[in-house]
Formats: sequence, C-alpha cells, structure tokens
Amino acid sequence: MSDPAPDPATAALAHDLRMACMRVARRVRFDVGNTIAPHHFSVLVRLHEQPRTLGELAAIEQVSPPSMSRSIDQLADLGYVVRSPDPDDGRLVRLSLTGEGRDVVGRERELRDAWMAARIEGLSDADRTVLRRATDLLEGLLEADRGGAQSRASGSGEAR
Amino acid sequence: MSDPAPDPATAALAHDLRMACMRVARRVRFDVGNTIAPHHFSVLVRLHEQPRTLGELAAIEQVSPPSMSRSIDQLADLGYVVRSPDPDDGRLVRLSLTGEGRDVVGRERELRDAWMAARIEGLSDADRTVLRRATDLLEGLLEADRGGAQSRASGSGEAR
DNA sequence: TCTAACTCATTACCCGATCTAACGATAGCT
DNA sequence: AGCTATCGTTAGATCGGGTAATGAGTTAGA
Repeated sequence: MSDPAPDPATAALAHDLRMACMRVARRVRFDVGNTIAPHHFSVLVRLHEQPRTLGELAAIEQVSPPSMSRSIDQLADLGYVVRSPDPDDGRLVRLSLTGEGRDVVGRERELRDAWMAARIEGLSDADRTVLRRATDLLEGLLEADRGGAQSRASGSGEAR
Repeated sequence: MSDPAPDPATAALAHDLRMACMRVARRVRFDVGNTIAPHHFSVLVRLHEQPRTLGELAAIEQVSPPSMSRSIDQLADLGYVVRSPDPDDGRLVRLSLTGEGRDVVGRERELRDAWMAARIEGLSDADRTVLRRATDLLEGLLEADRGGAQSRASGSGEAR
C-alpha cells in the first residue's frame, strides 16, 4: 500500500468526480430547505435509521457527548425526539423519533430530492442510464470500506 | 413549473444520486485532512481561483462582512493571505494568497483527491468510463443553473 | 467646488455551538 | 460489599458568526 502514482486519467477522474459530488452536496445544502439546522437534521436522520443511545449518536456525528446532549434537549423541546430509559442498563438513554420528527425528515428529504430531480429530468434516457449506473457504482464504493480498515461511523450523507 | 410527479425511476435516481454525492462529500470532509478549518479552506479555495475583495468573498461564502474580516485576520496571521489596498478605490481591500497559502490548497486537494482515487483504482476500465461520463453530466448540470433563475454564488464544491 | 449621501471595511458587543473538566448515577467485577 | 469503569449531564471557557455603530473613501448634486 502506497499508491505509486495512478495513471493520469484516473487521477483526473478522481478529482473531477470528487469535485462534482462536493458541489452537488454544497448546492443542496445551500439551496434547499433551511427549515431546520443542518446538524439537527443530521441527528434526525440517524435516529430515523434506528433508535440509538446518546453516546452512540455523539460518536457517529463526531461531536462530544455534552454537545449532543444539548442538541437533543432542543430537538426534544421541538417535539422531534424523545428520551427514554434503557430497560437493561440504567445509565443509557435511548433516543427515538416522534411521528413529527419522522415527518420533518420526510419533508426535508422530499425537498432535497426534488432539487436533484429537477436537474435530471431534462436529460435523455441514455444520460439517465449512465447516471443510474454511476450511482450504483458510487454506492458500492461507499459501502466497500464501511467494514474496511478504519470502519468509520460516517456514512448517511444526509448530514449538515 | 410545478413538477407534476416525475416518473418513479427518475425520482429514485434523483434520491440515490443525491445521497451518494452527499455521502461522498461527507466522507471526504470527515476522513481527510483536518489540517485546516473547513471554512478557512473554503476561503483559500476562492482566493486560489482569483484575488477578490472582502465584500465579494463574504457574499460568495454567505457570511457577513465582519465575520469574513475576522477569518481573514486569522488567515493573514497564518501567513496564507495578504491584504492589499486597491489602487483605484481606497475603500476596497484586495485579498490574495501567499505562496504558502497556495501550497496549503494544493496539499489539501491532493489528500482529498487521493481519497477518491484510492476508491476508484480497483474498478474496471468500463466502470471508470461510466463514472467519467457521469461526472461530465454532473458538471453540466451544475453549470447549467449557474446563470439560471436564482444564480447562486455557491459552486466551488471545495467548501466546508 | 463642496457638501451630502452612499459604499466598503472594521470595531464593539451579543448569541449560539462546541469543547474539556468535573460530577452524580448505574453496572460489573473481585 | 466495595472498587472501578461507563454513561449522561452540568459548569465554565472558547470560538465562529450576526447586527449595530464607526470611520475612511467615493460619487453625485446644488
């Protein structure tokens, strides 16, 4: 392992693809919604996947437990999240979404998806087929190192 | 304009493609570098494109002029940016990168590109061709509404 | 021409978010 | 039972950002 200079075309593709993805992400974040703070939405998405403890959530979001505790305070005040004690371990606090919390996630996702849909609707079927295949490839790449060397907790992509 | 329900395949593609892009962006931000604060790097990238005035930069980065002024203070202390008076208009402050500032941008970009390169190196030529075409399509989509309805200032994709 | 209005950057002050350190509370081990 | 580790919260400090007010500089009109 040392990446002894990949060929120029691959290097250029890596750069261009990375830039394109980051630009899409940036545009979505800037142009869409803003009905909820980005870090709050990110938390809701994690809890939409499954209920979690506060410590888990803090680790996933790469934030200290006290910070996450404060965020949860706010999301609980908004009625999007509920704290409940863990039946097996009294130290843990289990977090889960309320129905309203799930609605918020659903609405925001619709807005974001609509942003992207509006841009690919005008493409030809052939072009959309290319994007479909590329998307599947990207998903494979992202999935590939989920259990890999570093096995990071980052991944939902809905973040911030 | 009203998007009267696009076909399901397109809607699914929009969702999956957006998610994939955002996940890539998130992973790059989390996994790579962290040698410089994200908002600082974003500013350096804008100045790497071309010298700008403080007000321009604040508008592009969507922060208030006072905040940008403070960020520039820090980047100037780090030796990455220099303020210089505009010869034609004494009110303006022209901002440009130092050699070291350019080096920082270069190094960070290399790290980020290497992250992506490491993931696409293992693909077949056919798969990389798909990604190449998809990247070009995405660049077209991003470019398409640069002069469009809202003509937002967001676009570098190197941000945050 | 010279003053009034406007523009750009900075300074002053406040708020919100995050961090580390310290503190109960609960589990688990010996 | 008692000791130690873990989880979440509270306390205090720091940092990034926002609005309001200030000062320098430019532009336009009497």
